Amino acid sequence: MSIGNNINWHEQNEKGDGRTFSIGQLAEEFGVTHRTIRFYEDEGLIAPARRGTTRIYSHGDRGRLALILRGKRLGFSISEIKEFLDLYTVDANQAEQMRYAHARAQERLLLLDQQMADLEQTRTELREIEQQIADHLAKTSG
Amino acid sequence: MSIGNNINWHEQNEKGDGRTFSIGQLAEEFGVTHRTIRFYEDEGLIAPARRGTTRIYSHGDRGRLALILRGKRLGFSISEIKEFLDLYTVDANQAEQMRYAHARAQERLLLLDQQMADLEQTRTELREIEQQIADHLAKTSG
DNA sequence: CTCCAGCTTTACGTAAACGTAAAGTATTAA
DNA sequence: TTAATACTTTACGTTTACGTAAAGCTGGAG
Repeated sequence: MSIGNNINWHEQNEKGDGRTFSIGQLAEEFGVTHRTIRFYEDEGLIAPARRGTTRIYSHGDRGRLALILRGKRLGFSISEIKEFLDLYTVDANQAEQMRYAHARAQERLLLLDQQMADLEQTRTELREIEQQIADHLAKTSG
Repeated sequence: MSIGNNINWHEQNEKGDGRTFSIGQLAEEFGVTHRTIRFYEDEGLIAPARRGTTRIYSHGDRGRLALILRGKRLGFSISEIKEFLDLYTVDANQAEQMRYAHARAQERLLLLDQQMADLEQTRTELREIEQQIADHLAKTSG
């Protein structure tokens, strides 16, 4: 009972049935700090369950965190990401709310198209620059 | 000589041959403040000529500002944009510098591809959400 | 029982990207 | 000459997104 078979609470949680995660597990998996994840909770972006005071993250929470971090990579602010996440969780409320959500979603799509165009142009230009550098290197050293 | 034909210095600059711009003109055109443009100058992103103390922006300067703002829309930091701009202005220096620039350009391209993938997935998901909302609205009110 | 690992809250600190107010200069209109 | 407009520098203020102690709780190992 005490030779290698015993695992502490955290490890148990880590192995277990794999339905929940600790803050440390998510922090390591996504390459952020505990502080960052708690900050997102303070800002209302995520709301994990608790066992006593300890935060317990579900697979859904993990998915939300992934969405938050993707939003960050795209340059969105916390409040923008919050709005965005709200779009993901529109559960058949009032029609009025849905119309609002629909309008916001369309706005977001327009912004994404703009960002997409920016990105494509940036990439094209960078490819050209890269090509020029490669040409120059070939010419100089060849 | 003073009835409608006279134009002040700024207007002259505005009409003129169109080769230069004032800070105000660029600020209005791009929807940013003077402060913002001066801040970019402080950070070494742009370096307009001077007539006395007044900043005179060339078409090249205007292009740089456009690139800076596009970088901002893509979520890049000032220092990242500075690196990026440096890639645009690689004038046949040493081969060593060019090899470095080439490596950095390739890193940047990888990041852009990542961002592109993020954007595409985001847009796809948002389109699905939008469709669901539209369906629900049609079903409810139809 | 002691210790450690991992969690918790509270709270002040900080870097980035400007905002904003103050006070002065330069050009043109009236 | 006075006023208006657009520019300038200097410098402190603000928001965002966390970083970083400090101090304490908790469950299992030794």
